[in-house]
Amino acid sequence: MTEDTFKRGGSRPGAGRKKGSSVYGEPTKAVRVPESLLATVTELLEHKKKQTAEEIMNHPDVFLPDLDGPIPSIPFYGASVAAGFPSPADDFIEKRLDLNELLISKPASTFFVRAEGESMLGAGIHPGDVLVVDRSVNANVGKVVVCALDGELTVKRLRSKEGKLVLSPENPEYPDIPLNEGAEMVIWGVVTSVIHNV
Amino acid sequence: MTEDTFKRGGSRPGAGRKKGSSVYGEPTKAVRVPESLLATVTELLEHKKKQTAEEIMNHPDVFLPDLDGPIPSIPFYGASVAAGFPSPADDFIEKRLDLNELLISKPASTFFVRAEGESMLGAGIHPGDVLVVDRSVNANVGKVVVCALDGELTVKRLRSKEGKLVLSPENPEYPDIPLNEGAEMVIWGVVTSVIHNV
DNA sequence: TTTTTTGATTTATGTACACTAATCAAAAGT
DNA sequence: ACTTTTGATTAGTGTACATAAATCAAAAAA
Repeated sequence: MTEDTFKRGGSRPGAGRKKGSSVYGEPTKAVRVPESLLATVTELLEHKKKQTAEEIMNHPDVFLPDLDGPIPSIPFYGASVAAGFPSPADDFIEKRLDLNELLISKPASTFFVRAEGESMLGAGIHPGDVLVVDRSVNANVGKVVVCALDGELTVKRLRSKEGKLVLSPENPEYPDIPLNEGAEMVIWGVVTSVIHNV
Repeated sequence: MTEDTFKRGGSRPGAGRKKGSSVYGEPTKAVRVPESLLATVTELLEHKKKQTAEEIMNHPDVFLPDLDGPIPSIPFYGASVAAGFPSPADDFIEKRLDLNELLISKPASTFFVRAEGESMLGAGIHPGDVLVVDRSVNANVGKVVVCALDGELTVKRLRSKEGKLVLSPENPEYPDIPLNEGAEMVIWGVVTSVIHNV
């Protein structure tokens, strides 16, 4: 072997550690973080690592899409609020959450109602809340329904007591409303979500 | 003047830049952050800076104007409207509400958190609910805030008790959390809406 | 042949360090 | 006496760099 054929010197394209082989699968940058935010940022990074790992596991052959697009992203922290971040199931998702998409599965049959009164506090429905109502969902027993009772809109839970259907408030201070034969009762739809302004 | 009395050499306690004179008022640490999280982390840092500045400027008694504006007129059915009980179908099809618009006034400073635990039932926050959080809203006393306390995310109402700030749960079964000097508390934002699945 | 070892090369990563900012007090200036 | 300048000292901050990790292919070993 001569010096001429010795192939080790100089540049050798293709060799070396691959780009994107970091734990995050992308370049990093050194940032100074105050100590009080260190835990928070670290958790964020840990979750990103896990997320990256899962993405690689789930799609070994697929290239990651270029996320540097113009799509405005609203961070969604699915972590447990009471206990911190550690739950692995609730991962930090970094994508746009479309509230319309989240709350309205069937636009054609969905409408909104503003709630009044305190009869449904137990179901998390406070006065002034906006209710998302789906007319296409079957109003079975147990569902929270919006119904017009003798011309008045009410929100109650549909229950069966002693073999009879009743509109049951979720507040002990309010009485059940029996559904008599004669009463004009029309169920408008089933409440699927409640939007509560703090 | 002799060499003996020359006072400039050697250690001189008390001289020099003060500890805690950083923008954050506390020591920092260099951390590597992946590019995709850079914006998020930077925002967090900017917010921390502002928070620090405000803490210095503001007295604990100062209340900033309540920015909770009224919800823009929404073509909903209120209970009173329902008395007329018209043909439901026509009216609300044309008036569709954009929930994103309704709930997100500032997309850049908004994020979501899924709530856990029952410490905030009184504020209408149930476990599993999605919280809409605005970072740009001032975290005044009385607001429901999402904050990282010693690295743990929590949702509590900010109250002033006996002149001291406390994180107050909205559930008598849970104790107040005093904000000690040593505690690492970072307010992530103010909860503006709660989305509750029935 | 196939496998293992080894040197070279390239990227990733934590942090040491050079530089900046802030502060104090002596010295000089007024 | 009072103010300004200046050198020394201490803490803050961005990033350059030394080291580590990953990868390839030649060379050696099996």
